[in-house]
Amino acid sequence: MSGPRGESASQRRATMREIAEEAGVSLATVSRVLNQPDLVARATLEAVEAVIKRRHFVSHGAAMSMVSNRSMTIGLIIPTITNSIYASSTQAIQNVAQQAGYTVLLGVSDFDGRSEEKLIRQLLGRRVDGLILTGGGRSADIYEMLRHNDVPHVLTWKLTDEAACPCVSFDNYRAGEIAMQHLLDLGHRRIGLVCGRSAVNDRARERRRAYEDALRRAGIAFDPDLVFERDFDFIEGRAAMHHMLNGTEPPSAVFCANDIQAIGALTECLDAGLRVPGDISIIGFDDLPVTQYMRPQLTTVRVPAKRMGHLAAKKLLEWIATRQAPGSAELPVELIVRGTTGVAPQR
Amino acid sequence: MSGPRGESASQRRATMREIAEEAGVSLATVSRVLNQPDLVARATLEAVEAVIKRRHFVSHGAAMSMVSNRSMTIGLIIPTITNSIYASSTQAIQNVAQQAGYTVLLGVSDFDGRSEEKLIRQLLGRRVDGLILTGGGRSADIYEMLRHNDVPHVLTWKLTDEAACPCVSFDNYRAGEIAMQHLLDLGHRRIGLVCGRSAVNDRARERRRAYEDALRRAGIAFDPDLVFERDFDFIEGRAAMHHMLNGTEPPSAVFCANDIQAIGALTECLDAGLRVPGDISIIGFDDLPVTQYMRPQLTTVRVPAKRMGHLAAKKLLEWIATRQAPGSAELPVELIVRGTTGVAPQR
DNA sequence: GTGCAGAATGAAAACGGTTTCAGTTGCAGC
DNA sequence: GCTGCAACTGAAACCGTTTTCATTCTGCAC
Repeated sequence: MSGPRGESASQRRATMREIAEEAGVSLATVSRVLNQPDLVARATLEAVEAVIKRRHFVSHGAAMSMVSNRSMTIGLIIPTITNSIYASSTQAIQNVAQQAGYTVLLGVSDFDGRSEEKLIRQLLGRRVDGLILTGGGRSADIYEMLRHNDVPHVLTWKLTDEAACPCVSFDNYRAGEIAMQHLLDLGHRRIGLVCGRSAVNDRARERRRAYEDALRRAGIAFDPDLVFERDFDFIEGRAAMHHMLNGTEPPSAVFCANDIQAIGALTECLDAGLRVPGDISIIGFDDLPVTQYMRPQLTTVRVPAKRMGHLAAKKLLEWIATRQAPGSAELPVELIVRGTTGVAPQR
Repeated sequence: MSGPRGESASQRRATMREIAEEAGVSLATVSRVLNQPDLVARATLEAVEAVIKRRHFVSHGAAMSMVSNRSMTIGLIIPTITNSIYASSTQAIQNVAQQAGYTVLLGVSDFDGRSEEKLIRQLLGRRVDGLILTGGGRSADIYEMLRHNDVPHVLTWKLTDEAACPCVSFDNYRAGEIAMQHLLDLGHRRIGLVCGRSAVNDRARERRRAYEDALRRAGIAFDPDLVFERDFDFIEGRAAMHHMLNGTEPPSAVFCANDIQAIGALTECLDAGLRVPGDISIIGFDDLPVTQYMRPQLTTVRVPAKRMGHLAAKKLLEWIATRQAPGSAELPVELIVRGTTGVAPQR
């Protein structure tokens, strides 16, 4: 239908020059109609606009960004969209960007460093005006490349000095501490950990560190049999809990460093006939909406994903506008005590 | 630090011309090094590559796309990311695109037609090589604009003739029928409906139509008191169910046209002390992962979100490559019977 | 020594806009 | 009638690549 048949030229994608000719004006005038209509005489304006409308003209972003040296796009790289916690921050970023006339270029790294680097390179090639990255743990080369290319960039989900760039995040370590403190306060001494793979995910690493330090401070020996690094999956959390329950000395509480795994763990306990929190306590991390759908509802640490995305985008746009890197921001987390944590059972 | 201080020119974002000068070759040679290295003498190649590396040169996508007339980007417009069902299809689209060297430009319309139109215009301006749209129900103008601008586009989540473009979707009406048939087969005669707002969401509209038609065919009178059009929210599903349960004649089954609302409805029933499915049956729609976390697990209609995204992206790339619009594809849905539907109770 | 193929390279013309700078009007004021 | 100014418009340079076409250089066959 719309193939490259010999449709009359006036039917194909129009260029500004064509609009100009058709309206009997110069290129410059068309540009002014688009960008500074006040400078154009009423009659000319209307004539040109009519042609623009008739030809469904849309001006060429690439050409514009060549001359203006701004692409009006920002890049966003996240590890995955399907974990709804990243969806939250992404949506917030998207909103802010859209509001300001920026379009978001989305990259999904799938927790793979190589893939992320490739994406960053690709986005630099698209000449994004700025970049929002998720988490830390990348090589110095990357930051150097960003600096050399003079691309404003903001880190989310991680507070770090590894890059000399603004971070917008909560403190993963502190958040882990809060979760652990809650369990310790309830008298738990044998506590398991389920978290992401610390080798590829530095948020998981920090939360694990908080777990280990909390145990140490409480004078509790670290038991590797109670630690499970798994993918962010319901089924993985469930399997981890299964292992623990069938171990020689099951825990009385488990810290799951994300809600999905926590729900898997919770489900396993319930299906195994355990009372939660009577027999075993579980605390999650993120505060996904789904935590409230469960029975009992999941105790968790609320992460300010939306606020984080919002603020990160704001800071990025500020940097772009002022050409002055803004400072970092630490957002608070909040312990949300619901129904899956309780006093440690008497042995 | 990296502000506009008088850093030596060799420290700032490099252009190809600069690379050429610094390596003592011409612009054309640098371009060849990048794109057709076989045509360049070994020594030259290495010299140029060294400079490229040292200067962290990344070539300017906008300039490239100007001359090649392809941006290597595709646009994707979805109503929301936070509903994980759209996250699924988005992730699949993203994967396919990334694989093929395309970057995804993301637009979120928030179920708002105006906003969507603005986004489409914006994406056309960015000269996306193709566009993936969600659902139907937009004005003919938009399709005309797309045709005029000669931009390949694929529709997802909806089978329709409204646009003369390929659709990749399941049949929302048919899927609604399947859900209703399941309830009718179980002997339910008083059936409620909770769905999205049909005024702004034509998927919701079709599912509602399926509901009404199924009732009609079964000889059951339509009762507007049993129909609730609400936002896609746990709390909305819950509120709707609350209304129904406190109505004069509560239903024995409810068709929720999405899982989130279904889970809200389910929660309300359980909290009200009803047995599910003993006292009331609930069927959802989408088959989100979360449906399996619930107790009882949610009966639902499984939607092929991932496959849909994958196939839509494939078809779009095919269209872009061959300049020949591919055909539509209808994907099957599947009834997933779990624990929230059962035989209608004796009155 | 000459001719010639082939490899390597460079000069310059696009691509589609924005912007600067220089006209060209029309008209008020003298 | 002339000047000056404001309002409007146009010509041309420029942004950073790719690509075509021409040129230079080498080595080899005759």
